[in-house]
Amino acid sequence: MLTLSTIRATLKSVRSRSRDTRRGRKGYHHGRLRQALLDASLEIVAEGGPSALSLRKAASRAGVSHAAPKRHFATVGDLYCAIAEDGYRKLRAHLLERVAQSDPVTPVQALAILGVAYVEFATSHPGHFRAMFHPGVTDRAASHPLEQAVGEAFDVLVEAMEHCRQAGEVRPAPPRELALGAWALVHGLAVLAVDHQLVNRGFSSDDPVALARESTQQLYLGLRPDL
Amino acid sequence: MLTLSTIRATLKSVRSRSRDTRRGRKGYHHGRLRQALLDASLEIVAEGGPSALSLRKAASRAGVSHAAPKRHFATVGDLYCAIAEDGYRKLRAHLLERVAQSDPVTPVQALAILGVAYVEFATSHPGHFRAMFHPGVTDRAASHPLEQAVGEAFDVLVEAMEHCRQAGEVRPAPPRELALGAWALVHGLAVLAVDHQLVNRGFSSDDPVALARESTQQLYLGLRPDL
DNA sequence: CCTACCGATCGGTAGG
DNA sequence: CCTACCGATCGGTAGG
Repeated sequence: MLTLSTIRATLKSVRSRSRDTRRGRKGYHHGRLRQALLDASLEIVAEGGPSALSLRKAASRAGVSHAAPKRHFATVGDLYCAIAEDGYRKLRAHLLERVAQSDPVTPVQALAILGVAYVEFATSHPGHFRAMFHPGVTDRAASHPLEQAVGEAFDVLVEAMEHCRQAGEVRPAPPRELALGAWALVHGLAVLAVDHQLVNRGFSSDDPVALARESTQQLYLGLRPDL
Repeated sequence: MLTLSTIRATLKSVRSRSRDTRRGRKGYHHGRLRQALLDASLEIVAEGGPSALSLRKAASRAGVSHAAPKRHFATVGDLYCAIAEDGYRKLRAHLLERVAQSDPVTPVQALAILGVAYVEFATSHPGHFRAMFHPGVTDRAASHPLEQAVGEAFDVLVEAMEHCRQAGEVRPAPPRELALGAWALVHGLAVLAVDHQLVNRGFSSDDPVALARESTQQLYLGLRPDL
């Protein structure tokens, strides 16, 4: 269930976990190399796209030799999976935080906030988002820590939908199926925004979040005219 | 407008254009190299993902030296754009064909068929689909022949939506905005299916097309319970 | 459209 | 975690 108390409890643990990842730009090399490599990789992906990432570039930007990453990441795929896992945790935290901030009154309002927050996360963390849905990462998702992070992020949506269902605010259908449709909508919007397809099609993508607001409302109301 | 007559006229021109692309496996090298390179590239992308493509591999699989492609494709990006352009034309043809085959009675039925056909195209032409939405291709979409192909494919959806609007079968809102929501939904579903995210989340992705059918209906009915 | 080069980049390994 | 190697791959170019 997605009640305010569960949200606040979850937020607390998320925040305390991310508190000790603070870092200075230099002075890694002893225990923080893994995080330094992740930060460097994120910059590379955000700048040059997923294909720009290599172990050597990440090592170079982190200020270590190209053989150093081996202990932490055996292949580029491992690096991607680690970025993705981090991304799913940040996504979950972002979703919970937005719901807590907006203090929704009805479950459906919470659902709409989640949808908008999803697109918001994608456009403001393109490096993470691209890694999370990179082919090869998604294939190896059986990797346990990643799979768990994915599931916990998706559960936020499913639980919100279940809450709507119990309150009778959505159609009587399996919450997971309804959640899939909602996920597909915002995910499609997010992908199109990150890939600049919206601006190419002439949509005012100065603010994809506004488009997300309209689309989520559209999903709730349906295409059919009012009776 | 998306009437049966316009669809049939469009189909005719599409079919006659694709008739002269027939080819044997060998015997390129004189005029058909460009198509041979496209075919080879498509296989490579379908097998090993977008990152597996290089000019040298495409040349090798097409049976020519690695310097040969230069005349047709200066960079790998050009190769991707050509695949994408071909993909958009095939997508448009596929959409029109499915509508013509199903012979819908109402405009909304045509709309639903388009949505299902979109997902169907993505899952049955993953190589094309990945190229069409590859970062770098989508950025360079100002390239004229590609941009035109993209626009013509998107127009199929917009025109179908306008038809619904005029028949009073959808809510009174700008057709382009309604079309964006519909596009986002099926595009999200397609991307999730191609990236194997659906099976990872425990959805019966033996048939993503069935999921598309449910989701498009969900978009029409809306999430709200019947009044 | 081919052969024969080139410099750059990458992942991998030995040895410390 | 570093230096110093290695083979493989890639895009690019000269010259025919």
